[in-house]
Amino acid sequence: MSSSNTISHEIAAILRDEILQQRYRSGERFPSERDLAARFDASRGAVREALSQLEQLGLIRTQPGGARVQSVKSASLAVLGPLMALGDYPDPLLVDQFLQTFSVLTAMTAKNAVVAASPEQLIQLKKLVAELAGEAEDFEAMQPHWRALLEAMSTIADNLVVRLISNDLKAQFVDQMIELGIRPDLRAGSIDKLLSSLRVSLNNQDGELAGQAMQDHFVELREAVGEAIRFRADELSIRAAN
Amino acid sequence: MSSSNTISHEIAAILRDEILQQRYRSGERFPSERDLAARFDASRGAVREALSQLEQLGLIRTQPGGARVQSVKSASLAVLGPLMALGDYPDPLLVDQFLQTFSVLTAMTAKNAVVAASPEQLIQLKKLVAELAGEAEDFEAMQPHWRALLEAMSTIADNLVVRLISNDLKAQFVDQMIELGIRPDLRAGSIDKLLSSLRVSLNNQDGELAGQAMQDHFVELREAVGEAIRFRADELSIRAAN
DNA sequence: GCCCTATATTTGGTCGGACCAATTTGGTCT
DNA sequence: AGACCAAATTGGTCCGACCAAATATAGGGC
Repeated sequence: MSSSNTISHEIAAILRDEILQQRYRSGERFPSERDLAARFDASRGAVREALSQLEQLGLIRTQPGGARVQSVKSASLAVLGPLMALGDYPDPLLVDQFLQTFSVLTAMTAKNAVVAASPEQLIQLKKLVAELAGEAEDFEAMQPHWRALLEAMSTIADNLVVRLISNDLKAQFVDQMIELGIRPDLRAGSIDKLLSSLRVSLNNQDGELAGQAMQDHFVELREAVGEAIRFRADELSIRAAN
Repeated sequence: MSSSNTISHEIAAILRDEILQQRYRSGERFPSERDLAARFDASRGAVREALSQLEQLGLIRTQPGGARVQSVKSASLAVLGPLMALGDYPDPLLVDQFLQTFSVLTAMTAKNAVVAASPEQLIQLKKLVAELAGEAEDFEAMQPHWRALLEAMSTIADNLVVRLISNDLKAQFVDQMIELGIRPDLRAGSIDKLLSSLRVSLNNQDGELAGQAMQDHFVELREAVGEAIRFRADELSIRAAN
């Protein structure tokens, strides 16, 4: 039995989503442990474990007299994944904020990796860029290669802080988009431009160029993803009207 | 009784630090709940709650047969604060990584804030910059003003993702440095240069300039902090030798 | 000695009940 | 309306019990 199937995890996930959907006002007292145990037909021990998890996420603060709901704004980054997974499609503004933030971190990582790479690592990166180029026509098929390239850069740059951030950013974000039927339509040549710049940056070990190429790519990706979400939202509301 | 004084929180903090100090190898089985209950002279329920917290941090994975330790590299960003608080002074490399990461996020926030600010908000920011200028001679005294400026920019830029990251980055980092006796010695004129650029950026609503000013400032801050940590480390080892 | 299988033991998951400290609520008085 | 107090509620913790799943051990075969 995987630990994510325990009663306490299920309870925590349900309550987490209720908080993220703002069913409770910030500062409000949360239902009591005894009430939650009755609601979920579980023991108070399981409820307490679930509340421990929510507290670690910064979503509640437990104290005698009753837990209090905290503002989502003061929560841990780990709530971002579930926040974006709410509903049929994610909030476009939140997605854009995610992409913008991810882009500056990715640009920094690319820059540092290109500067720090050994000759062997440069060869490895070039190889990964070439593999990515081989799938550049198909957005979905190129994702594993894109992830491999980012992972290699992250390893070479070796910044633990960015690594920890990425863990919580759920860099499988794109997979989630694809599952939800959101497919960004990048302009022709956009990936080619990125790959071309990356190749030059690797040949010259030019970190600035690598970083700038990443940032430019994400500017386009942000637009494309925003359009795709709006398109998907329209699809879903038309379907709902029928 | 504040919730942070509960037995389960104390147990979780001790175990968290042991994991962060690599007392256990990644993948290794963690001590059993019954053993931990005996070790801490507590009930198994309290231990379970502590383990729930550690799992939420991504430090362990609980499953029947025994919890397994996870690599710190795959943990949640929320472990960064405790990681930097280990020992008499933090790892200089980790601090530098933190500052570098924080600087790109701060630059992005400053840029977005200056671009997005209403006329009233621009006036507010200018006022905060002026207040910061009034304390620029004293690194410690200027921290509340610095924080107020960053907070205002963060509010104006209104990027939830960066907000969540900052929550976990423990932006009280500087306070922690001061407590540990680490005092960065910024070059004369460094703050003046930053403030001057910020004023121009606000007058012209020039986001790029604001972002660049922040980045430049952090380049200097990184150097100064690194020196200060090395100085402090030397102090402590001389003291230990006596 | 190595591998496989069966069994025993250990471990996590959960339950219910008990008790105490801290907080909240409701009633009374001024 | 505000202050105060008692009662009720709530979190914090403990204990013992039981079951499912994983791990360790023993025995047999090659």
